Amino acid sequence: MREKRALDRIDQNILSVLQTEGRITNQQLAEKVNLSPSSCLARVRKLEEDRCIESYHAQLNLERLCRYITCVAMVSLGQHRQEDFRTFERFVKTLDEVVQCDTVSGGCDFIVRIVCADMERYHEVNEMLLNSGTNVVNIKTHVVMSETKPFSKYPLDDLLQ
Amino acid sequence: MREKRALDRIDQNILSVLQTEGRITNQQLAEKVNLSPSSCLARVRKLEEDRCIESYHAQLNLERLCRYITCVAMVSLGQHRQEDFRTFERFVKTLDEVVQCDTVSGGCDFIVRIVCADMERYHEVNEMLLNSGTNVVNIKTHVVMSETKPFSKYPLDDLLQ
DNA sequence: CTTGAAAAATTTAAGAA
DNA sequence: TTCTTAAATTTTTCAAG
Repeated sequence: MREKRALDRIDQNILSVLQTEGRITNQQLAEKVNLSPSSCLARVRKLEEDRCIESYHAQLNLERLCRYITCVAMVSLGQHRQEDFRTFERFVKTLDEVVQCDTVSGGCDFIVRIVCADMERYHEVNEMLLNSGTNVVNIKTHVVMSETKPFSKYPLDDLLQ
Repeated sequence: MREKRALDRIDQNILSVLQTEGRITNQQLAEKVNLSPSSCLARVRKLEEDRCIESYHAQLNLERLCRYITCVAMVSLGQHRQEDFRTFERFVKTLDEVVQCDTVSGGCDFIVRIVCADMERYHEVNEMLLNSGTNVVNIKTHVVMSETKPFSKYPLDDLLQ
């Protein structure tokens, strides 16, 4: 297991704030965590440098932008050689409409999240997955009716002690 | 269906950049989309105001921070009255370790993503879901072995024409 | 580690095209 | 719409506690 970065309370607070307010100014952040702007910035830079903060992203509201559907596909491979996994993983990374993919244990091998224009397009993506060069034998599709709780942050307070 | 915001090429480019570089300076962004800083900022503010940009977030690298596991739970309700759905939806929103929940069609009713410290804790969360006040009759768990393709952006280029 | 002040860079508003 | 200019704000460095 990789060695973890030691975090004090202030670092935790900084990370918590940046998770939900990624574009907060350093001054406001410093105020929230009771630090001077300069030491606050130094900590943020260090967290970035140590790759505790991976990146920053704008969260778009697709509803406002275009028609789309989200599907979750449970994908099973016919064989479970390491090479079969690798090939599939490599393939999904090339598809922009596959927005997320996890390798999982349980009743299937991969859980694949797909965002595309409509059902017709989803069927095309499905075909592509079936013909990905790997031995995909089964895809069970769940259509997302409602994003009840969209991802917004990790439960830092629960995870760190 | 809600009316969509009209986007020209420049708006699309701005959104694409901000999806992957959420903390880019306005000057750099303006340069990338071939606009002056002031008109670029005006467009960004308008996209924010129109809620095309929902929010900004820091993407944390949990690996560097703590021990944790991610599980995906496929939850089925015993009955499908609207009230049963509502109750469950309300409940998962109160659990920080439930980082994402979708209401879906297919072999189950909800797909719930859970990030917690370890398996022991996962079992506790599972119990909580089973006793959520709703009629949860079945939970099938997939443990995430590897986040093959973490979510990073929507396929804007595919979705907008 | 921290603070606080100064310099550099960026954001933002206003006026003109 | 856009750009240019200039003022306000923020970031960033650095000497010192």
